[in-house]
Amino acid sequence: MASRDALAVIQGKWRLPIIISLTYGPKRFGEIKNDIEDISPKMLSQELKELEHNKLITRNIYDSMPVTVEYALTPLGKSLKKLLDELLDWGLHFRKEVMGK
Amino acid sequence: MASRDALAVIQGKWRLPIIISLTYGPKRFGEIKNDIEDISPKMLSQELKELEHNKLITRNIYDSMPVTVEYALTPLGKSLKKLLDELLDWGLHFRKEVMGK
DNA sequence: GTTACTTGTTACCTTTTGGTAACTATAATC
DNA sequence: GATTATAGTTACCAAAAGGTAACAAGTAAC
Repeated sequence: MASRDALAVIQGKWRLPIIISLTYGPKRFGEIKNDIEDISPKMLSQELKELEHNKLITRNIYDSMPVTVEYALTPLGKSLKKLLDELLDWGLHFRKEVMGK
Repeated sequence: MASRDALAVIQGKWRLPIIISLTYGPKRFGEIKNDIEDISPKMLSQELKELEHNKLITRNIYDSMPVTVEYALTPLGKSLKKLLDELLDWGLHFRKEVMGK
């Protein structure tokens, strides 16, 4: 079932926050880390690797001093937008119905 | 973030299969179990409880012999359809791009 | 009274996921 | 030579998720 594949790609505690953070444009490791409070460098590194492996993001190293690394969404990553919108939409609906807003 | 709430509701190994199974109409415990190969009664029972708790499904006991229990999607459960379609859509796209069809 | 059918439950274990804290490498700056 | 800034890594632990196998309750049919 393809929907399970899709779910597998975005599930986990940090993947949505990372992807959403990158929808506003490319960001460096430290910027993502500041953007998402509470994420540890270990988890960020690990999840970025996995997202790169699934071709949702790219990783670019710049030879500045000190070295900076920039992460950006690929077209495939950007193609998640509709799904994320739908997820947000239904999430709001769910909150209203079940959690009482 | 509401999208994370939405994700939390449908994530896990068995929830999508259960919900999808019920989109074709109400089903009994044993029917769902037959529908989804490999699910153990423990997991099915546990996930059905959770889905009921989140008001995605209802549980109805019939006093037939032996007792039968019917599960059905609520309107809230049915409202997941667009999201599930989007998930399937993107899943197919992902498969084509990353897994080589 | 044993078997069968339905809907589960229980105890126990393994695997996966996530968290914490300390550490590494490189190079510029003080 | 200590400090700062970048981007991570490593070892160890805790919690959550999932799996397995056996059992239970109620009643009808044999």
